[in-house]
Amino acid sequence: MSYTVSEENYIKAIFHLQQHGNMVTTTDVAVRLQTRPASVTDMLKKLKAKDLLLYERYHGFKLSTLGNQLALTIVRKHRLWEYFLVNNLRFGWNEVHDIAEELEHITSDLLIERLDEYLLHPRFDPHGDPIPDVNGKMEKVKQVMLSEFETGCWAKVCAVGSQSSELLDLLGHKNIAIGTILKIVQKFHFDHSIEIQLRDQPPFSISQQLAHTLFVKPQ
Amino acid sequence: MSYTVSEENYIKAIFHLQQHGNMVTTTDVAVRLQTRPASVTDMLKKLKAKDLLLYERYHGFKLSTLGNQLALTIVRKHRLWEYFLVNNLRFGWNEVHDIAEELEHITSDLLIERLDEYLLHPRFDPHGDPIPDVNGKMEKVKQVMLSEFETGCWAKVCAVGSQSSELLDLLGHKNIAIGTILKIVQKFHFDHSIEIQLRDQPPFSISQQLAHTLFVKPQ
DNA sequence: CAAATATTTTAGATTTGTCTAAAAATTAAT
DNA sequence: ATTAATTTTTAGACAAATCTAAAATATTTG
Repeated sequence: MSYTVSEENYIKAIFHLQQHGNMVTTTDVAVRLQTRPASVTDMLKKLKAKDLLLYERYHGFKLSTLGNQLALTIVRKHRLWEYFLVNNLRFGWNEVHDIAEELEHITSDLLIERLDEYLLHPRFDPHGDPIPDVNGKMEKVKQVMLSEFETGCWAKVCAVGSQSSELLDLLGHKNIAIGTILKIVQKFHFDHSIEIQLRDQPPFSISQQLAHTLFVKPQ
Repeated sequence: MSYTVSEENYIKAIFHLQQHGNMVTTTDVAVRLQTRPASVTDMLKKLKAKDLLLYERYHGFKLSTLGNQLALTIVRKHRLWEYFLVNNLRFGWNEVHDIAEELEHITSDLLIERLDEYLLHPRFDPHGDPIPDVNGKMEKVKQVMLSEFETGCWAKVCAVGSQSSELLDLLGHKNIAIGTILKIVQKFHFDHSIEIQLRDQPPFSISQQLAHTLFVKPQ
C-alpha cells in the first residue's frame, strides 16, 4: 500500500499531536496543517477507509496500529534526512526542517535503510529527537540542547551535534566527552554564553554555539 | 517562480526528446510520459502561459530559454542524486533511476549546491551522462560504459563508476587508470567478459562487472 | 488537388484535495 | 434542562491533472 503526500502529512500531524497525551481534535489538526476543519474531516474519512485511523464522526479519532506504524516510518525518514543534512551537508540544525519535510516523502524503503547505514545508524537527530529504528522502536527520553536545559540541575552529555574535528578539538580542550556530567550555573543573555560546572571542578564558560551542539539528558 | 512536479516532468520529457534533433510532437510526449495526447495539449497550454514553452496550436512547440534553463536544473538534480546513490549509498547504476526521479523534485537550491560540493563536483553520472553545472553548462560528449563500446575502436578511460578501494586495487593490478587508451578485441556472450588490449601490450580479459564501471570516450 | 488518414485540439467528465457557508451534533452555561 | 456557544460535519464549488469521445486541423496519397 502506498500513500499520498497529503495523507502522510495528516498522519504525521496526528501522530505528533497524540504525543502530547491530550485528545486530538479536528481543529487541532486544522491549525497544525494550516487548513480548515472541513478539509480535515474530509481527509479523516479517507484515512479511515484506508484503515490508518479509528474514527467515529463527532466522537473523535486516533491512529490505528497501521497508522502509528506509518507515522513512525515517516518520522524515521524525516529525522534521518535531518541528520544527513546537518552532519554531511553542513546545514545548521535550524535550517533543515523544511527540506526534510520534502525528503520524508520519497518512497524507497531501500533508500532509507541505505541512508541509515551510511550515517552509521544515528539514534538522535540534530534537534535531539530520537530516530525510530526500522521496526519503529525509539528511545523515550528526548535529548535537549544544553542551551535549553534548566539552570541548576545535573545533566549527562549523551550526544554531540557534529563529528567535525574542530568540535572534537574544542571538547577535548574543555575536557567534555559523551558521558560527562555537568550542570548549568548561569545563563548570560548578552551573548547567550553559559557558565557550566563539571563535578568537583571550578565553573567555566562556553559559547552559545557550543551549547547548541551538546545534547544532554536529565541526570 | 516554482513549478509542480507534473510541470517539471513535462519540461524534462520535452528536453530529452529535443536532444534527438528531430521535431517533438504531442504524441511523442504522450508516449514518453505514459499519458494521452489530450492531456499533453492541456499541459502545453499551461507551460506556454508560464513562458516555459513556445507553442502555436497545431504547429508544434519547443522549450523557451526559460524552459531550457529549468530542464537543465532538473537534469542536474537527477544526475547528482544518481551519483550520490551509487557512490555513497552503494546502489547499482541500474537501480537508481526511479529514486532519482523522485529526488529531482525536491525544491531547495541550497540543498543541491551543498550536495554537489559534498560529492566534489562530479562531471558525469553513473550512466556516463554529463552533469550540468550551476549555470546549466555541461560536456557534450556522453561517456559510455566500456561494456557498451564498439569492438575494434580505440577508447580513452575517462571515469570510473566508484571510488572503492576494491576497484582501485583491481585497476592498479591491471594497469588501468584514468587516461588509459585501450580497445575492445572481443566480447564473449557466455559470461559477458570482454577481451581488451592496451597500446603495444598483449590482450587480456576483464569481467562484465569491471566493464560496467569503466567509462570511456571515443579516442 | 481533393479524398483518406493521421494528429492535435476541444468539450465535457472524473479524482484529489481543498475551500466557504450552512446544517448537525456536542459541550457549556444559565 | 433548556438555551447559547462551540465544534464538527455536510453540501456544493473550485483548481489541477487527468481521461474519453468527438471535432478541427494537418498531412499523405491516389
